[in-house]
Formats: sequence, C-alpha cells, structure tokens
Amino acid sequence: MHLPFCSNTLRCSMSVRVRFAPSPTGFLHIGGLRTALYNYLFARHHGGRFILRIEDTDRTRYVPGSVEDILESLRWAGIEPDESPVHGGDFGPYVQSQRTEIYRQHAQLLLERGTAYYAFDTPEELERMRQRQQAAGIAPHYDRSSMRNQFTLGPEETKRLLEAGEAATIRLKVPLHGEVKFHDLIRGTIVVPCKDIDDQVLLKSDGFPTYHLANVVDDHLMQITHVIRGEEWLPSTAKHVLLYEAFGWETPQFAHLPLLLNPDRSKLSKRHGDVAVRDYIAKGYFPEAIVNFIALLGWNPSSDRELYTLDELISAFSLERVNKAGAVFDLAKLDWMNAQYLKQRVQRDLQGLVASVRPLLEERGWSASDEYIGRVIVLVHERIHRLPELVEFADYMFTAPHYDEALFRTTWDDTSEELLVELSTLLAAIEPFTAHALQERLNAFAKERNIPFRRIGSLLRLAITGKSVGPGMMDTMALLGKDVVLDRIRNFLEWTRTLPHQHIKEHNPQQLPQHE
RNA sequence: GGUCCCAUCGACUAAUGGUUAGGUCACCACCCUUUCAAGGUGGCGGUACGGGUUCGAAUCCCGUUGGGACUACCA
Repeated sequence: MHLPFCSNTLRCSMSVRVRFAPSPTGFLHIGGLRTALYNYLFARHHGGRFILRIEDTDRTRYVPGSVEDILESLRWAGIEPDESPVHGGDFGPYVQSQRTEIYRQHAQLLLERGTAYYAFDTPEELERMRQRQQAAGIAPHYDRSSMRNQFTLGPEETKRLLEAGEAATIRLKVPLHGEVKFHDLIRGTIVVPCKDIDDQVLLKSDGFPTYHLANVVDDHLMQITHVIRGEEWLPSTAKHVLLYEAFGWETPQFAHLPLLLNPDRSKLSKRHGDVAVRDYIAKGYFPEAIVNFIALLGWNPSSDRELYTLDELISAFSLERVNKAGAVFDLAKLDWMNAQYLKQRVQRDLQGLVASVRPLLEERGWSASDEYIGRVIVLVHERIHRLPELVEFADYMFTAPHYDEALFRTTWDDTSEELLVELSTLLAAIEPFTAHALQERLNAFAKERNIPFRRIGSLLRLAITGKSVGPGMMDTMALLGKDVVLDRIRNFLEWTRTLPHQHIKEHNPQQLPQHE
C-alpha cells in the first residue's frame, strides 16, 4: 500500500484519521453519503480510521430520527464507522451537544489570548447594521468599531453586562490586515485577504458553539489528520485556519470535494428530485450500485472500467485523482449501473432477490412460491433497471391481465378471433407444456399456415398478458402453465365480445405486425 | 454587490506539453430477434472565448465570458 499524501506532509508516522460530520437535520443526503464514502475510502486505503461525529449545535434545526437514519444509510451502503456515538471510541463523546463545556472552555481560552471578544448586539441591531452597509454599498460584515462589544464598551461596562446576565456572544477577532493562506489537497494554494473575513461568532448567546468553533476544536481534539468535506466549506476554511492559529494548533490537511449538481448545475437539491439516500433505497437501488455510481462522481481511477466493488474502490482511491469541478447527478447512468448489478445478483443471489420481491407482491395482495418468483425474475430482469419495476412490468405473471382497448385496436383485425381460437385449440393439445415444445409446435403451425410467426407472438401476448412488450412468449406461457394460458385466452375473447365491433380493421398482411 | 472556487462531447470522465482528443451513460443506425429488452457492431458529439509562453498547448500564464458556492448567534 502506498501513501501518496506523505509526499507533501510530515504526518507519515501518524495514522490517518478522518471524519464525516453531518448535522441531524433530516434524512442523510446523497451528497453527504458521497462525502462519507470518500472519507471512508481514504481511511481504508491508508489503514486509518473513519469517524462519525454528529454536529447538532443548532438545536432549532434538530430533527428526531436523523441520527438513526444517518447510521442506517451508512450501514446500508457498507460504510461502517470505526468511532461514532454508537460505536464508541477513545475521543468521545461524538455528539457535539454533549461537548458544550469543552467549547465554552476553548472560547474562554481565546478570550484570554485576546483572539476573541465579547459582543452584545441583538439580532435586530445586527440586522440594522447590515441594512446600513447594504445601503452604503459595502459588503456586510461585523463592524467591530461601531457595534456593542468589549472594545467599544470598555472593560468595565463589559464586565457589568456579563454579570447582569446580558445575552452575549463570543466573536473571533480577525486581523484587520494581512492574508490567510492554506493548502487544499484538491485545489492547491488558496489565499484570502483578512479584510474579507468576518468576525465570526464562535459561541452563541445560548451557550452553544457555532459550527466553526466546534468543528475546529473537535477536529483537533479527535486528532483528525485530513478534513475531507464539501466545497461549500471552502470559503469558511480561512476562518478555521485563523482559529487553529489562535489556539496555536497545527492545521489538518484540507480537501474540498466538488459539489453534486442538479441537471441545471446548481447544488443538488430536493427541488429537482430525490436527494435522500432513503429515497434511493425505497426505489430499489442496490447499495453497490449507489456506492459505485457516487464514487465515480468527482473521482476516477483513470481506467476504462465502470464497475467497481467497495474493496476495489478502496484500493484505487486517492485524493489526488478527485476532480475540481462539480458533477451532475445523472439518473440515467445510475439506472444503467443498477441494471448491471441486477444482472449480477440474478447470477449470484436469486434467493435474495426473491425475498425482496415478495413484500412488493404482498403489498398488492399477490403471492407465489419462491420458485415461481425466482423464475419470473430471471425472465424479466434484463428488461428492468430496478427490482420494484418488476411488479409493474410483469404484473400479469401474478394476477389477471388488464386489457386496454386502444392497444387491442392496434393489434386486432377481422381475422384475429378465428386465429386465436385455433391457437387455443392447438395449445390445449401441447404436452408437455414447455417453452421448447411450444416453440416447435407454433413454428410448425405458422409455417403450415404461412403466417408470420410474429403475428402469432403478438396475438398471444395481447391475449395472455394484455401488453405489447415483454419477455419471450414461449417462456412466458410455459411459466404461466397451460391452464392459466387457456383461461386467459378464453377471458380475453369474452372481453373482446363486449366491445363494439364495427371499427375492427380489415386484415392486411402487408402491414399487420408492427415491426416490418 | 463582495470573496472564493470551477470550466474537455447532452451527462460522468481519460489524456498531467507531442494522441486521428480515448472510454462509459444517453441518443441514432444496423445485427440478433415473436415484441420489448439484453448483447454485438457502427455513428453523432467536446477542449467556452481571446491573448501570450513554447518547435509544439486541452494541458502552463494573463484576461474575458459563463457557471457555482459562500456571504447567519445554520450547518
């Protein structure tokens, strides 16, 4: 195993520790899963540890059940943390709301070092400040020299307000001049002038830290070596670097991942479709397909291959090969990939697929033996992308077909009834009722009558399945069984007699079958 | 508006100064075929633009344009 990151860091002797740090504000986002995946791949590739930390410092946005969903989604994808609120570890607690005292102490430390300060402005005062700045045409930022903070108020008044229990925040004292420079493993050197960095609130008036403080303190305390996160964090990284400096800590390596995009190239959002991992699970995508697909969104091992197992991704992964530009989340390719894994699963784990299909049938009040379900899966799997499509695509394998008058009129002509009756008689005599026997007898019949075989196929398909597309009819009939087949033809003929017959087409051998 | 990031076929990407700019999805055609798929073969299609540097630029530099993210006592 090689360690390419060693070439530009002094951390060779130190083992890799990375973290995925989602907020419990709802279902795990597919973009979050990719961030987690890249962290996981990086950790495993280097024999390091992957940590899950819950960033719940905003109590107002907390959604119950989120943590469970995050854990379940990761587990579903095969991404198991080494340390987390449920897996434990030596650096806990792994939930930020349980670490408030740690943050408070660290904010205090910054206060003592003079790199942070108290501010007493109310939300309304801050809002007015921004409006003034906007009106004056300058960028909104906290104006340390005119607002109500320990500098403008003086030490005595500050002390008095604090003792009076006035709501206070602690802000980072960003240098007025100079610049912050840091290195990003994916983007190279990034420089931000200090004048463009705001005096970020570190500790809110409710005593909770903001993301910025909690994130830096925890990454340091948990000995995180590489911060691998979404590109949306790039602009605030300068603040974080300033914080590390304020504490006198060494910064971790940074790697900001390209965003996952909507088809219009905006940040992937709910407005354009499903974004929760949960949604993709419900739609029947396989974890290996989702993992494979999102791994290749923003990273590529430079090979002509498209299909990779998790283990193969682990051994091939490197941050050096992560792209800079955002990647559109393309459902069409995901569907293709899922279909590839469907075929693989049919080969390797048909029973598992049967177990997944059974509840889908039961939802509709249908049932069948494991063997029968398995044979239906084998029959139709190349025609669907996701398993749940099966119950729609091949509903007639489990229940009486639904006949559609419009489809009927495109296929049916004034000789069809007679032909179908004849076919029915012929089928009744076939024994054993196997695909092979059916093929032979119907072939012979077609030849003898000089009827194109496809005409027989489409007629039987219409009568027996109610559709115009599907798996081969010989296999379909053999699986359905003779009784069902004859029964359906009988029912179908009965149904056709309930329809007004005056508009039936005349037989035209030239154009009859749709495919010429 | 400001700051930062980004820019190869419609989408995902390969090519890290020398290739007829390659592959996958999608799309189109053909083959296979009882239909639809799957599979096979072929095709369509791209270095945003303008300047440099160089014998040579998709690749390095500058600018333009375009897109995105961020700009909270949210993460």
